[in-house]
Amino acid sequence: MARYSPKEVEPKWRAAWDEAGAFHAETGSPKPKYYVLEMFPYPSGQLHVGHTRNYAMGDVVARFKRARGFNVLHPMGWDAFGLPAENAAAERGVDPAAWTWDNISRMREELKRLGLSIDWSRELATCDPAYYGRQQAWFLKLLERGLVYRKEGQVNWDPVDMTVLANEQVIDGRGWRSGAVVERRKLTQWFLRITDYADALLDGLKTLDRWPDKVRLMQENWIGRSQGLRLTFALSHDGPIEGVSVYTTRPDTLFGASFVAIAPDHPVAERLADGDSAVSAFVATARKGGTSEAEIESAEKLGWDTGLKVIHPFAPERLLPVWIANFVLMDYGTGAIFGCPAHDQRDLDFARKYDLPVTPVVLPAGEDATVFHVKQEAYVGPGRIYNSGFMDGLDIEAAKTAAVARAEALRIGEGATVYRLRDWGVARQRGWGCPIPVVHCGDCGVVSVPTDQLPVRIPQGLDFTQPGNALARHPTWKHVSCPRCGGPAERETDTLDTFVDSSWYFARFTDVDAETVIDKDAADYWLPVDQYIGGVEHAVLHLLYARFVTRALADEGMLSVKEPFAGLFTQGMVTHETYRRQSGEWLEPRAVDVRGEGLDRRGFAADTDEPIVIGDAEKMSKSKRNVVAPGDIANTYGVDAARLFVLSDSPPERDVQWTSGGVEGSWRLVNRIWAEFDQDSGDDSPDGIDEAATLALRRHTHKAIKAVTETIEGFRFNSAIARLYEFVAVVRTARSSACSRQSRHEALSALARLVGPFAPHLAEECWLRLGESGLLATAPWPEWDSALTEDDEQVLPVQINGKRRGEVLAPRGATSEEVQSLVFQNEDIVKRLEGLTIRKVIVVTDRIVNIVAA
RNA sequence: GCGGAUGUGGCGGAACUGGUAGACGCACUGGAUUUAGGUUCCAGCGCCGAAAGGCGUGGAGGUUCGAGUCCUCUCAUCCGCACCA
Repeated sequence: MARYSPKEVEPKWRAAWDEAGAFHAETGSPKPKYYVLEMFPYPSGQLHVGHTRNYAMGDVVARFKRARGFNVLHPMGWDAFGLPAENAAAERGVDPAAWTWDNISRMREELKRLGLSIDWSRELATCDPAYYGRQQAWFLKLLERGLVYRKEGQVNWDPVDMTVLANEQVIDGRGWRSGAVVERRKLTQWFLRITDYADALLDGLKTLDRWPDKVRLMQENWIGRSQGLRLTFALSHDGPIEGVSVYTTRPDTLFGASFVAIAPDHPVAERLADGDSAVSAFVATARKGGTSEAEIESAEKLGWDTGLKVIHPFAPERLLPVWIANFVLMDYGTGAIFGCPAHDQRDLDFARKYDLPVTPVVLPAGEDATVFHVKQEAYVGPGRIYNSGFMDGLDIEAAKTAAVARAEALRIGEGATVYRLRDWGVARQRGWGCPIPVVHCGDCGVVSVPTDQLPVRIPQGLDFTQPGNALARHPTWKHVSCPRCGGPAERETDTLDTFVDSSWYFARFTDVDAETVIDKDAADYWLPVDQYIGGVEHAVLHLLYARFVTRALADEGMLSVKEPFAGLFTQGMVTHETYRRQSGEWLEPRAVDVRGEGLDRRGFAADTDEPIVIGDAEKMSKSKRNVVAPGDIANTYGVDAARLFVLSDSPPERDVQWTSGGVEGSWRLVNRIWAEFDQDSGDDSPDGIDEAATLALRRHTHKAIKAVTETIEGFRFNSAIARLYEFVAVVRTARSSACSRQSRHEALSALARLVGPFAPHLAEECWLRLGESGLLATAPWPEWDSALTEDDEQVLPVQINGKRRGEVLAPRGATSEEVQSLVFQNEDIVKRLEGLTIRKVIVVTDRIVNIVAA
């Protein structure tokens, strides 16, 4: 018996699949379609184990569905624009395009080595003019429809990457890539009107029943729809302004108002600051923060009394002061609020600091209106409205309705829906990206590049050695004549956010060679993606943008689906322990020798034998050197063992910790499986067939088929692999009994096919050894016979007062009476019951018996 | 602060609608083969206990014949949002 040799076996089968075109997806096939997609990678040039896990999951699904008779589309592409290429260009003087394409070809080879069942004829790269040119085409369509606009506004500026970021890309006040503290700047920017789709995107979430609740919730919160009242407070006397418009979700507390506050960026504040150095000094202080860490931590409320007074809309005799306050945000609602300190904690903090009145208007049940007070904690619970004129006695909801109605009747406000979601700023000041295909003309303004002149290509020879936008610095590229008037004009030098590139690639995959942006027939056939797989880190960013663009393109008539991804699965990361010398230097796993277990587990440097600090398992990263290269693993154990391991140790949605022991376990499984095939299956025993053993083997086979099928369908790959371990053990044991030749063949044939999605090369080799014709990759999935998945007899545990005290062997489906008679014939149990009075006997068919006795 | 998730052996984790807790893997222990083995095979492995038995799914209550699973409270960890009016 030869040891299984992945080095020889694996390449052989990859070539065979290629040659047979086994993974070619035929658009329009009458078979039911199934589109499985993993989030496409950035071509960094190096595959890591995280990729291996992500793509192995998709491949399990793809291979399984193919075997189940589906016409499967499983494509691969490259999210190829982005800063790393510019950084490489700056550091090494290479051309970003050359660098990127080079990485792509390297990574393609590494990915192919994983044995993924991908239709490589559909490969695409976002940096290919054939792709981004079509992106420019639909961008212009959206521009025509008013979904793209330019606006001067406050933007998030990443001082390290020297570019603008969308709100979604600012995390804890820092750039999502660079980690640098983001600054606020005023710039003219390109926006996509995603807010037009806020309701649609929110409502659409309800239809995504195969998405994780967590992701839907995150998107829901991100969109942040709220219902309230927009209301204008009129100025009490003539002044520099007419009034202040505020937004509130608590119009029921209007009678508790004791001040109006506006944001430091509010036009009124800016007007007042203009020419008043004291005001402008305050505005500058208040505005400073919002992003810096210190500012976020100290939530100190700052205010400035403008001296202006506004009239309470429902009680004109009352005047409220207008303050400028740092806790009011310009970009939410109207940038102004009314303060009701009794029922809002922030307003209360502010009121206490500046000694403003606190008037409760919501009375909690059981409190006495004459003594109820709000001290340091605002009351935000339910209750009855009081101190509130026409709203007195109403509950909160009724009062809200009444307040809105009154405001509308007085023509000073109206019910309003407000969103947290802002429009998507898509322009980036970068050279290595999809150019925004417009021209600025002094006479005609912004002019679209005519369709027949697309794609607007990135020019050769950009200079990336200086920070900032290389495209803008190019000596000639931007100088063109206006497509409309022919006069001198300049190209737009901003490029599109790379999230635009990834917001429609799944549609392009349905026909990568389409002359149009998207081939409608192909898209209608394949979309939506049935199963999308990727990291949770894209829960809001990519997944929200892709949903938006899909709807926008659908409204443009390019697509029929409204939601791109019918099923979503968010997989966990691959982590590894971290190792550090006493000096603080990080060590690679291979440079560390780990001994002992539990609390005595210690690490030593392989070179000096000095003690090493073993840190927690963390996401693999270059900086901590806790990285294991998939290539190295494949060289040692083969890719099948690596695929098995990344899926076996943890449920797919959770992180998995890479351990060398773990892969070795998978490698043992590979060999154990092979050992079952690598021998003469032989003839039936001359002494006759053991019918009982044969039946037992067949039952195990059918149970295994059922269990593996159901666990794959439920995305419980770790459990599926556990069932494989068990089944191999059964098959091995059966070798020593006289099972029929036929039953052995049935078992092995099933085993090979069940292994197929996880360890496809091994499975093919087994299939060949079994003498089956054709590729296992295109063979049908085994079926199970439900008559064989359940035993005729089973052991029923017998409990006395809920504690297990024995067991009986009962036929399947035995009635309560039958089971009870067996139980009371059982000596052990009878002995246990001596001296006790039986109160009740519960028999759960085929499950358990519980005797209640005292 | 708001919202959400998760707590099970030395470790990763199983357990479908409440029904034998700890499948499967790792680590470990003993044995066999080989003895160059860090190979392979067999067995053991939640805790206490010699055993009988008892105790065990973060903690405290509760519902139930029966709870890892359901309910209430609580603690811890992780994630998302964060002065959102």
